[in-house]
Amino acid sequence: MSQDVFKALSDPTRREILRMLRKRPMPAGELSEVFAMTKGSLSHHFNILKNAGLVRCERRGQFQVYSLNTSVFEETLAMLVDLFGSERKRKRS
Amino acid sequence: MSQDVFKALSDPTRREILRMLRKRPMPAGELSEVFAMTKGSLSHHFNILKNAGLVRCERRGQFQVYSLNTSVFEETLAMLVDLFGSERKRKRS
DNA sequence: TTGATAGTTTGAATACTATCAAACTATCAA
DNA sequence: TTGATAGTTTGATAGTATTCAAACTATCAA
Repeated sequence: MSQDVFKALSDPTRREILRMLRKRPMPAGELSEVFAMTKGSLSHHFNILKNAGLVRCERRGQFQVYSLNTSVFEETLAMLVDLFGSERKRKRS
Repeated sequence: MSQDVFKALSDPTRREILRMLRKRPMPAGELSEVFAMTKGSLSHHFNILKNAGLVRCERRGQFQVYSLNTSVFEETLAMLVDLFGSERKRKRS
């Protein structure tokens, strides 16, 4: 539920969704206007992003408004750093 | 060839390979010892990491020695930052 | 209520990925 | 050469992802 972040980021559509949400929270419909894809397919992507903790979703009347969950951003950064070990704790042989 | 980084990072085996290479460059065989997987399967993962630019590979005698390509690390960080827009250039409406 | 709008969920088709076993290539050592 | 070791590539299979169309749920407005 939290380690699937890279999986969630591995799809171009989902990355573009994040880039759009970067500007401001948006309802599902507005997001789906810019993708050549059915609303059902987009909803599927929203779910994956939500399960990865990358976005949150809040109902406002008829609208489901999606927004970035920036706190997970830091965790994702930390995971990347862990993969590459950028803190240089390399012991010289 | 360079945007497939997230795809490459989306697999747990490949992330573990990166974590191991973090310590030091290693030949394919040594890496494949710690995975419950054939050498062929590992080789497949090496290819994906190589195509994403995350690792490099150099022959030393009979050995193919893999190592981290840390320069791509920075690019990957930049891509993450791009996705989340952490530079706060948010214009207050 | 009913109808319209906004979105999700389901079921099926298609495409992609991970894996294995087996065949293959490359280097070294005799 | 030949044999042994190290690794890659290939072909097949099983599992996973993406997508669509269609059915469904929820809210609003009359």
